[in-house]
Amino acid sequence: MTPFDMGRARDKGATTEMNPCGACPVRILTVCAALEPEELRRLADIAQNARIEAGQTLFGEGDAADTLYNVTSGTVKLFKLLPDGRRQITGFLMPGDFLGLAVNDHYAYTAETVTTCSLCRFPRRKVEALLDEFPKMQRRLFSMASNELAAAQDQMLLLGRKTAREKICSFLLMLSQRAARRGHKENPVYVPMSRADIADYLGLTTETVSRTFTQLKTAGVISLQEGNKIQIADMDGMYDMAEGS
Amino acid sequence: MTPFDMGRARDKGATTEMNPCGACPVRILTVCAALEPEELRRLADIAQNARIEAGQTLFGEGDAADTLYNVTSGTVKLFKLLPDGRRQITGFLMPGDFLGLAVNDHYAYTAETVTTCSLCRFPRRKVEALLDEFPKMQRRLFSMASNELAAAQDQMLLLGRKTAREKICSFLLMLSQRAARRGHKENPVYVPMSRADIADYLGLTTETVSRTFTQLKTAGVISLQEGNKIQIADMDGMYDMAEGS
DNA sequence: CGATCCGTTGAGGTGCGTCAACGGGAGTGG
DNA sequence: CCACTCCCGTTGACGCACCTCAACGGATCG
Repeated sequence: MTPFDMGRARDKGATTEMNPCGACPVRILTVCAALEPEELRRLADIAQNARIEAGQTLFGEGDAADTLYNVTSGTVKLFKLLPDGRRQITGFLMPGDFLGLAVNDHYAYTAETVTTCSLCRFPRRKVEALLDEFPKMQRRLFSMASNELAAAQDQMLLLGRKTAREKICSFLLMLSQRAARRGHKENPVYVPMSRADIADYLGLTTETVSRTFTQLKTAGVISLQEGNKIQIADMDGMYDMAEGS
Repeated sequence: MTPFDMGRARDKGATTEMNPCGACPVRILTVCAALEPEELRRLADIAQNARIEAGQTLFGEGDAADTLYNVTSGTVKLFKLLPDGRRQITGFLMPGDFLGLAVNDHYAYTAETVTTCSLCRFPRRKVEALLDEFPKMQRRLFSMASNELAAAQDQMLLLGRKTAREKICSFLLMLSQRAARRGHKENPVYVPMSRADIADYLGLTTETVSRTFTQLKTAGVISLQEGNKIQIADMDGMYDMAEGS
């Protein structure tokens, strides 16, 4: 029995059985936003829900891309590897984000859970059939891909041209903004990922990440709280620091 | 009279006036591929052709995004700036590529011509209207955006984790592959952009780019030919070098 | 024929990587 | 309950890949 079968079984017993997507807390954030009840029902028909432990691989780079995912809780990381093991994390996904876009029917990156996650799983073929039926959904998906492309370009600027300090500040601000968009408070920022993950996301080493946090802490710009939370003392100053001005 | 008016006027005198897009040499590469003659005609109706000199700005970061472009000849660069002038080129666009994707109706980057270019220009509103009518076109656009996203992730791996030498080799191979896809020969590679542009694309300085080219030349891996062409001596070796193995 | 831009090369500096050590927390097993 | 191990984060010492600053030659252009 796979985790997905388990999710399926649990859904059937839930009160939201007839339309689980209608009760989805992150629906407004994602591709499922602005769908009609009828469309939502059709989507729910092909969705399977799963709960995945931290540190599990959803799929690997090069795998046949037959499934799309929607994150409903927890954090997922996407990364690519070089032959000698160097790793670049290309994104952290949070509730409302989707993953599974493919080139030539194969995933271009590996996806692993950072924390325990809840995910909606959609067979690619069935989603594509739905897209043909519901152009609104297609538009929404395209718009989300455009946003991701813009985020990717921001990340290129960060990786290619920012200093370690600017990278760390940009990273914290991104987490803060995304938390706010999901309806959480923007400060303090919850940072669920390890130093190693942060390093591989920002093109640094764990040592440099650690040292930079210490610097910022010493300078009074941030303070670490329990539960992997980071308090940003001066938001405006932080924005300046993220761009070197 | 804008460059675009000029392009419009010239089209009217051309033999392809009734369906210029039908005769487009790069159609097969771009969003216009696989459209029916009728759809192509509708697209041609809203297209304007323009010839732009090298070094011109098409639009700036933050401008209202009311136009989409398709490159039919020449090379365009996209970049973002930090307040102090540091620059990151996020992509080079060549015949068949499109640009103009926006977030919140504003361009997220500046677009400048690297060489003299021919461009097709489409008013965004009219394109969106067409997309609603022709789902095939919408699908095609989405698929192209997905490919760009995958390319962006490759570039993140390059910027975050590769050495200068690996970056240069990866860059040359990318140019080679894209030339091949457009039906040109893959070797030698035509490199139309300046050292400064290459540096800002790879997250390096012009000096490091220059020095690395010299190293590769001395090692016999590449040789510079006239007309901004670079001959790759050993393609397979080049692929290894691009990934550090 | 001066001015400007571009590419190259050299000398020297530095931000971040590498290597190493250490402490604390979590899990494990006796 | 206490060792023991493992993993993670932190800190220090040191090195190096790349940046900075500078000079110079060739090409282009008014």
